[in-house]
Amino acid sequence: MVGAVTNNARDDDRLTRSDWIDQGLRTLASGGAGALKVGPMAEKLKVSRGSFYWHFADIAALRSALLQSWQERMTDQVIRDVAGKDEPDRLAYLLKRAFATKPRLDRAIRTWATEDKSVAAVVAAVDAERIAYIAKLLVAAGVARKRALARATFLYWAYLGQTIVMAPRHAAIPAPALDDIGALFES
Amino acid sequence: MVGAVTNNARDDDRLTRSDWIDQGLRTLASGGAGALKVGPMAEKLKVSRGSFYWHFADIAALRSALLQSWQERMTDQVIRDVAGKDEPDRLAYLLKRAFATKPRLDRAIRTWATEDKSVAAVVAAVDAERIAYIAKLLVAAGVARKRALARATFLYWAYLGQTIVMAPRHAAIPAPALDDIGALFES
DNA sequence: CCACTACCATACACTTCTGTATGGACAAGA
DNA sequence: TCTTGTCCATACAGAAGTGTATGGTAGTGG
Repeated sequence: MVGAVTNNARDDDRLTRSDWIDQGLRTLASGGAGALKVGPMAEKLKVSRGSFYWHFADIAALRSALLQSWQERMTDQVIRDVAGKDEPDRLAYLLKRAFATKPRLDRAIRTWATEDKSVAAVVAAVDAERIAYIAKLLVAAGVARKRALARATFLYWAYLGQTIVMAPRHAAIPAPALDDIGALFES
Repeated sequence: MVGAVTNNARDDDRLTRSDWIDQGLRTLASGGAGALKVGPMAEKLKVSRGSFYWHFADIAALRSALLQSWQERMTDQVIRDVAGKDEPDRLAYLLKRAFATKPRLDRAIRTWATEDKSVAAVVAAVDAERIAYIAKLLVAAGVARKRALARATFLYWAYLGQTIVMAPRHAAIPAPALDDIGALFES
């Protein structure tokens, strides 16, 4: 362990940069980008604002870190997950999985993107990658290549729409009905 | 005109309460709910903050007025519009119309709803009304009643999802492809 | 012409946030 | 034990936002 940073076995009261990022993501999910204030967050972590300014230069630095963290976990997580399934079941699995999560963080990030161009760029990149992947699944399921992209886009929109409406959970679609819809798109 | 309020022929420099609401909606669309500050808005309207506090008690009053204004214009506008069309074309018309608007304001309101419960209630009411209407159209087009609600929900989600992604207009679905998808849902 | 109302500007007190500067606590290594 | 690095508290200066109080201006009816 020569030259290794002594970072194991956290002392349990001192915080790390990652702790602040986690708190930032929670704050983002619950209160939106406008709630990313140093004071309130420090209060929740039961430290003073001095802690924040030790780990980050300013609030812009935290925002960047949050955005990057979200992108990394969104870019491949779902795709990797689905890749473990058998080919014929992938689309159905993707539908059921995607429409079962409660993505308050995603909602906050997309809202944030409407106010910040750099955020919008990251979100657009993630969207494009996911849509392309869904189109690939559709083609594998037998849909004509020309129709696949439009249908994939539509499916993805539905996923996004659900993430927004889901807050009042008033409108979940039951699993059998999702099968019905999934079958529609594979014709 | 006895007892009538002398409100015609605006003096062109003095503002009315409605002017402030319009500015509020613009601000909401461009900067989100967090940008609803009295100072910056007064600056854009080229008046002082004193003007605002004459027309409104406080910022909460403006927020209420904005929410009510949005609800009124959203609740029936689209439905009335579609009602003028012939029965068999309504769904196709609805799709093409809904997926052709650029709804920055809607996006901001829905984001706002994640941070404010009273806003969420209004948005949920609007959503429920619209979904019920779409389901009615589907039934009229021949879809079994049991499947209609789930499909309508799914269609509406897609509409919402598009309103979010649409900012970078990178992913519009061409009209013929929408016809293809619309046909899917009528089977 | 006078008074009255509608609308706005300005100034004030207050709160909340930001970022900096400085020093203290505490564990680990020499 | 003495020092060093890491992490945090506190105190400060300043910006920005809120709401109030008070006075000014310009039309309009009597």
